[in-house]
Amino acid sequence: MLLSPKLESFVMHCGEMGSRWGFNRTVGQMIGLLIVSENPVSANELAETLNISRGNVSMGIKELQSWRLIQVQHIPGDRKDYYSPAGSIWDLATRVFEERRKREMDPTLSLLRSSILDQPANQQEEYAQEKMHEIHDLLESVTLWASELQNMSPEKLKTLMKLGAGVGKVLDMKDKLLNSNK
Amino acid sequence: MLLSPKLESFVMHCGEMGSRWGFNRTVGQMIGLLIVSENPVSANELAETLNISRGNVSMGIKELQSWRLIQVQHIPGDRKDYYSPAGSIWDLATRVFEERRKREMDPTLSLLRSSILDQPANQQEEYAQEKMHEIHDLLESVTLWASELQNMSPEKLKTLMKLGAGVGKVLDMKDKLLNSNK
DNA sequence: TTAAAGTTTCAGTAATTTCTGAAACTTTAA
DNA sequence: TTAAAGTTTCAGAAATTACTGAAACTTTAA
Repeated sequence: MLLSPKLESFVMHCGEMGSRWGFNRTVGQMIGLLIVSENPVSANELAETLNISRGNVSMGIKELQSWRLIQVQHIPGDRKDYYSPAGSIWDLATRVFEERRKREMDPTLSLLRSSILDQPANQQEEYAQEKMHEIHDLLESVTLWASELQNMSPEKLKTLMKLGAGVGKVLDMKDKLLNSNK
Repeated sequence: MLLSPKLESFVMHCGEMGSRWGFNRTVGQMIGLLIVSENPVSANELAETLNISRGNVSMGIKELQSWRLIQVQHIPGDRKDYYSPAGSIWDLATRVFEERRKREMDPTLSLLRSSILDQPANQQEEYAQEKMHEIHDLLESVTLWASELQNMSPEKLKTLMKLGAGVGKVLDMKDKLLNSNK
């Protein structure tokens, strides 16, 4: 598959950003390419287009599947696997967000949970324990919030985002209403 | 500085998670240690406690300063620099969040902005351009939303988080009010 | 002004992560 | 059942990133 310069620069950019987004260079390029491709792409095409080894593509596919970012498709009379993004851009963003939350917060949350269980043994631990508690509570709130947002309909979420800082005002409104009911 | 086993395991955990959070192992350990330390810590103490070289500590301090996660303190009659976290846990989390948003989204946003300016040159680019537009709009909304949330008082933000999926209901309420004003 | 204490820098080394290419394995059409 | 086409795996090579230790530099108390 031949890419126009503009597409190529987008795909390469995805490669460079890859590690910041949580994967490696070639995995970044792969998802970038799949997103801008109108038709599903086979593993061989990925390798040829990106100039990377077939083995590497295979690893990358596994990785993207573990992130739930791609889906396999079959073309009748063709036994190759063809890949395409698993859903809309919004869906992909949601998945990356969720998956990263799991990888970046859950392990710490569980360490802190068990660490907080027992009593601090001395002055040093007392202070530390306090801080750990704060981190724990923060992570827990964020986790809870994230999961609740995930369960909202995308439509509502988009409304909420558009509202921006306006939520502040809505919150005030709510308070007023509740108070006037007293 | 001698750490109790519990503190040590927390600090080492921060090291392991470091790369997921956006820095490297030793930088992770350093901020972990600073957070659980009641008193400011000197560069030498960091090196000794973590068993890493003095040079490495120096690099790490620079890195943490670029994230605005630590502050320097001086003790009268002592010319060493002492370091401590720059603010509460909440402040630190906010900074990491903001800094990562910058590093992970801004470069892509600016690439997409310029890429979208000119007309698609062919069928392939037409489809790709559409997708890039979707990504652009998503990133832009998130960026805007994030900056607005940052400007809300921490108190309000915490309320919002506690509200969780409840925001959905508040949004509905708002709609009803607006409609009844028509 | 000096020298001791403290700090920074950086070239080279070590550790880790990513990638290749070839071999093993699987599938299916004939 | 065979062999050609397609796919996966994995040991080692390459590239990247992190770290050390020593030397250069800076500060300040005497």
